[in-house]
Amino acid sequence: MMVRATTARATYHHGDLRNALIAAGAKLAEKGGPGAVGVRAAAREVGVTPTAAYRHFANAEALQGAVKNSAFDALADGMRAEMATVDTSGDDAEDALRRLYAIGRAYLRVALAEPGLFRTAFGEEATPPARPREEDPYFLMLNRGLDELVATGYLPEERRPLAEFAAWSAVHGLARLVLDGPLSGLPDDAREAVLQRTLDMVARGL
Amino acid sequence: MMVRATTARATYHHGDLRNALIAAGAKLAEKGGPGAVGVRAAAREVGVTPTAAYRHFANAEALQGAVKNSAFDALADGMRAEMATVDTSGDDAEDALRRLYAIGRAYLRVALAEPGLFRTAFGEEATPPARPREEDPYFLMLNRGLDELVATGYLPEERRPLAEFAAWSAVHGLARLVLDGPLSGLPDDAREAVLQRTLDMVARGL
DNA sequence: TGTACATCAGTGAACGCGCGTTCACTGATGTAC
DNA sequence: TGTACATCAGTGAACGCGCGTTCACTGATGTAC
Repeated sequence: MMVRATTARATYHHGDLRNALIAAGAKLAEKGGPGAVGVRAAAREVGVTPTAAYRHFANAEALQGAVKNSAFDALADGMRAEMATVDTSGDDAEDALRRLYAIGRAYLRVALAEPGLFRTAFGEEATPPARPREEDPYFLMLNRGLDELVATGYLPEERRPLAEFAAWSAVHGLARLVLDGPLSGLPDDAREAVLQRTLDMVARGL
Repeated sequence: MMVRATTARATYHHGDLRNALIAAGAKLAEKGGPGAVGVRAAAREVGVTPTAAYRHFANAEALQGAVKNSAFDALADGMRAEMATVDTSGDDAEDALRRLYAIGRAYLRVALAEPGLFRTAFGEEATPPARPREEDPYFLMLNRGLDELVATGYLPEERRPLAEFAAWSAVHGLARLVLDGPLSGLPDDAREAVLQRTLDMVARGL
């Protein structure tokens, strides 16, 4: 009559242990950061023997890699949800720019809401994740936003190349400085002002 | 007749164990990142019993905090060295802008040259370091650079506020993406192009 | 439709490791007289 | 200038912990006939 960490398992076989371990890893990452993700901890969370995990992952690094990927997914999901609330207003050029701002805001918001996952996604752990950067949804979002800016004439076509990296760097850097860096003590309104200033810089400078 | 990890100690008393431990911690951080900094490891490096370390640091966290501070120092030193090689050329406004670019370049260069220290400085470890951000030399460097831009008329005074954070975010973000993030696989020339694009964005957008 | 058996997915116990931290201790240093 | 003694800065041994990983095993599942 022990209470399992998550849901009790009825059968001897788990059914979907691999994904359960990844989910458990993500939970561990959420609170505790990338360092908290391990084979034993994840197995314990699921209510299974550590050895069982080795059926599904060659070693700890493999599990961490999978969790890292799932952290990226979670961030993308968070951004999508955030983006869904952006409303449009007539003018196309205006809207395109507004969406770009929204992408930046969403990025920071998600980072602050789920710091552990953010740190895990961009942590130094393990090997680089298998997924190519180009396919990552949040990166596509950003690229689409920039393409729109070109389409509506805000951004000259000759300055489109590499713009995604410059814009990403700015927002990503802010997120990291606020999360773990010297900007971590910043009160809410000051942080908001810095974000605004940074996004303005990006919008002007691209 | 054992060879000590660092220099052999002649006397029973070390003389400057506290600083030696911090230096050892920095060395551990250099290769191995923030996670590699610990009481036992640092003591071993110095050639001293773990217990001895507790004379100088209340606990592991205290040591890590000190090492973190020293990592900031190392980065500032690296940047200073890098900056010393920037040559001037007549025009004041031109020079001011050139120096701002140099600061950005130096930041990335140092991060790439000593990734472990960079990660340690900006890692999530422990409590926030005691030192206020305003006093950190590299931050002063950046602020001075921006002030020059105002003085030479490149940057309108009303856009000076918060510019330091926006500029910092951009370069810091690039460094992190290149170091541990999805931009880590980038070949040298591509990275250089992205850096250039990012700095251009900053220069235009501020 | 039933059954023998291969295969799959777990268990349970154990290993060695490095970690942080504490204990009672001893060697070295400095200071009061 | 010498010496007794307090204080300081180390040693050495031990603790408990969680980790990754491996071993021989057993319960559950699916498939060929």
